[in-house]
Amino acid sequence: MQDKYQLLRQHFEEIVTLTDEEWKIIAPHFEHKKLKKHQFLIQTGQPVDCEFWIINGLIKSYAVDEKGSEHILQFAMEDYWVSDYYAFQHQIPATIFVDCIEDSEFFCLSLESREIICQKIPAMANFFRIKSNYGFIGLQQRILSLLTQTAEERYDALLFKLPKLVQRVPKKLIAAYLGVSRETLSRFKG
Amino acid sequence: MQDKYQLLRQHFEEIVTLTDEEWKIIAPHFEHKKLKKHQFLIQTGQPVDCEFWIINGLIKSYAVDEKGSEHILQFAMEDYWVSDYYAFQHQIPATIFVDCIEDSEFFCLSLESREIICQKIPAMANFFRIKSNYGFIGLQQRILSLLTQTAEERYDALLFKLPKLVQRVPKKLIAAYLGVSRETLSRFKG
DNA sequence: GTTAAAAAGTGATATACATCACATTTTTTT
DNA sequence: AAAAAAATGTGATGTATATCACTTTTTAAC
Repeated sequence: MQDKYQLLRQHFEEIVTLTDEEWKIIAPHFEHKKLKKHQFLIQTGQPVDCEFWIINGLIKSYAVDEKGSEHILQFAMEDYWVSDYYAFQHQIPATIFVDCIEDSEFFCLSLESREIICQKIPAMANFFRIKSNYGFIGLQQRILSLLTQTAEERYDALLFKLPKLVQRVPKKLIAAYLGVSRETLSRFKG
Repeated sequence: MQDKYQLLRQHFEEIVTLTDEEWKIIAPHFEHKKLKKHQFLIQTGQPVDCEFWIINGLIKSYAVDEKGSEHILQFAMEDYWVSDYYAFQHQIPATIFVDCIEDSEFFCLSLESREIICQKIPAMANFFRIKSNYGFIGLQQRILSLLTQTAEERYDALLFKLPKLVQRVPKKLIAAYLGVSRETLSRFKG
């Protein structure tokens, strides 16, 4: 178990440096948890107590429309952060679902804990700032791909960027991420 | 002119508190500039020296595809931040354009300056962290709208959220932001 | 104030993609 | 290993939206 916390520290130290003193303050704010395939981290209408850092497994966040169709906001795998950030930040009930595509292990961090850590340890404010920046940039790229590319071009780009993910999950989930029907996606390529 | 810097300080102090000492360190990193309608802040292929905080006016960031069509990533008005963040963060040539829809006034901040400020003044690391978080959340909402809504629903939502913006800019730019042709957008509503 | 340019509206037609229905294959459960 | 469930493939058909071509209206430039 201690090794899992080691992984978390390493994740921070890829971007900032932490003293052992600082780590002693940080670590207790993180709670280690496991869930099995199909279990939920977040359900709509429920409070969003945490954001999550994935140790292993595969998780998806998604909205469900009136017709019951899923629209995937994010696939979160090893080393990714995930939550319903809108609800988490505003401390309101969730509007999206987050659940496990595979058995998964992760750390939980509450909003209160995050803010305490950022106030006490400037390096951590910088860590979250830089991470958030990269997240922002990633989402801008995705918006551009939705605006400028056809569904098939987006599929090709994803195949190129994350070939293993495309193998790892049912194609209907890939379709729900790309914004195309599973039938149409099934007709792409040779 | 000094009042413009006052506006900037107020913008920071909406989120964090700063001492006069700290402000003396921060302010000199910001350069005040003005540009007229149609002038560029960023052009593809050019280095991206700065991110920009808009004092007044109206600016757009956009990609141009092979066919020459514009796809708008962001409208930036008073109190907004804008740049080619992908290029800015990685310090590579711009892949999008940023130009003025109206005469505009803004402050410029280099990547180096931003990092210095964040290292020296923890409150500023927190400011940029929190801002970046909100930006991230906004982009997630936009991705969901692109995945779940029809073009007309997106138009209605924008009319509801930013009615003044829809009045203020040519509809073809609204279309380029929503991911719909100007002809189709022109056929919406009664 | 006149001229030029840009924006906006609209019909006709084309197309990317969705939806429906059902067969086939693969994976999971017991 | 058998049965059930989920995923995938594919034809037929429908639809939202794009594109093209042109006119009218509004805004900007001289």
